[in-house]
Amino acid sequence: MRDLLLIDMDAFFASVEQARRPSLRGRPVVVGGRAESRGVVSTASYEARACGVRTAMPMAQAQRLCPQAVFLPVDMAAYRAAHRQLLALFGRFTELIEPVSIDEAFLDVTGSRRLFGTPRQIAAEIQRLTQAELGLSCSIGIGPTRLLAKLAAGLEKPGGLTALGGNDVSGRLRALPVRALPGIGPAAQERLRSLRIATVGDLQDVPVPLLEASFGSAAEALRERAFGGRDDVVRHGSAAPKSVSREVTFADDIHVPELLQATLLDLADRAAADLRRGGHACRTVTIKLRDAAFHTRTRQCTLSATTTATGVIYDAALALLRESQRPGERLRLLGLTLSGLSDEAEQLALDEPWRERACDDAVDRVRARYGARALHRAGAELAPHQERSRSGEGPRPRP
DNA sequence: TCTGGGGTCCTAGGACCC
DNA sequence: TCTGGGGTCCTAGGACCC
Repeated sequence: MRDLLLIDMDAFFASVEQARRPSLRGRPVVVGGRAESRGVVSTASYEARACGVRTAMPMAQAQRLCPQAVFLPVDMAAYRAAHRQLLALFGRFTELIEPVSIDEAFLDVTGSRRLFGTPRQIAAEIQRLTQAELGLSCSIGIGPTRLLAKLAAGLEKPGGLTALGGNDVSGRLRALPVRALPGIGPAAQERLRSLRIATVGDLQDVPVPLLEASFGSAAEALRERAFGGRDDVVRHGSAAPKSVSREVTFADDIHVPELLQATLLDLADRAAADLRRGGHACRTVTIKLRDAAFHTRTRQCTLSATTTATGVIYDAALALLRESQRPGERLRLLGLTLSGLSDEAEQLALDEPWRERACDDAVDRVRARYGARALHRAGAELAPHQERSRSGEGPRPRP
C-alpha cells in the first residue's frame, strides 16, 4: 500500500499577496478581475470569506459584501513563481511529485519513511516549512489512494492535516455528501438526488442495476469512487498540455466587426506565442462565442497540416468567425483554443512560410526580452483590451 | 448581483473507409 | 432493391475542476 499526500494550498492567490505584503496579513483580501469589466473573484482570503465572499462571485458583489477588503488584480507570474518554490520544497522529501494545478500537488512518500518519518510527520514538516519559508499555509490529506488523500485534504481547511484509510470507507466517508467526491458536480448531484442518493453512504448501498439504469457505463466508476477509488499512482511531473487557449469577456457586448477581428488577432497572437513557447504545433483551431444572453457556441476546423504560425491560426479563426457570426449579433465573449497538439520539432513544418516563421520568432524574442506588451500586431491595437499588464505579463526591466 | 479564464474528459452523430 | 459492422476522424456541446 502506498502513502500519498495531497497538498492543497489555502486561498493560494490571496495568501501569496499577503505573504509578500505584510500589511495585508490578517486583513480581508480579494484577488480577481475588475468590477467594471465583469470581473469575478479568483480567490478570497479566509478573512474575506468570513464576509461571504466566494470564488467565481462577481467582483461587484464581493465589494458590497466586504467593502473593507483589499481588492487586487490577478498576478499569475507571482503565483507561478510561488508554485515553483513550493515544488522545490516538496522535492526535499520525495521525487514523486505530480502537480495537479497551480495550488495542488500529489506526493508519493512511500519511500521517504526511513529518512523523514511517517507520512504524518512528513506532512507536518511540509506545513511548517511552507509557512516558515514562504509564509504560505496549506491543508494536507494523507491516504492510500489519490481519491482518499484528496478527500482528506478537503475535510479540515485551512491548515488541516487529515488522514483517511481503508477503514474510513465504511466510516467517515459514508457521511460525506456525494458532491464532495471529485467528478460529481451540480448535474450529477441532481441526478443522484432524484434517486434519493445524497451521501457517499447512500451511493455505496445503492443496487448496481439501479445506478446503471441511470448512469450507464459511468455507474461502475461512480461506485468505485464511493469506495475510495483505486488509483494510487503518482506520475512524476505534469502531463503534456492537450490544448492552449485564450479568451476575453468584453466590458460591453460588441458587434463591431473590426473590434472583433482585432480581438481575434490579439487572442491568436497570444495563444500562438504560448504554443511556440511550449514547443508545440497545433492542427485544430476552435473559436468560442458567447452572446448577450450568455449562450455559448463553438466552431472548429482542422487544418491540413500542423502549424505554429500566428498568421495561419488567425486566418483559420477569422474564417470561422465570419461563417458563424449572426448579423447584428452582440458578443459578450470571444475565445480561441488550439488543440491537436504535437511536438513542434517533429514536424518543423516544411511548408510553413519561412517569412512568417521568422517574423513570429522575432516577435517572441522581443517579448521575451522586453515584455509581452513591447510589441503588438498591426490590427490588434483596436482590441478592447483586457489590461494585460495586470495579469502579470507586464514589461520586465531591461537586462 | 448577472455569471472569468484556463484547462480535461466524455458523449454522440455523421462522414468515410474497408 | 430495402440495406452489416467495425474503426477512425471530425464536430459540437456539456460536465467538471481549480
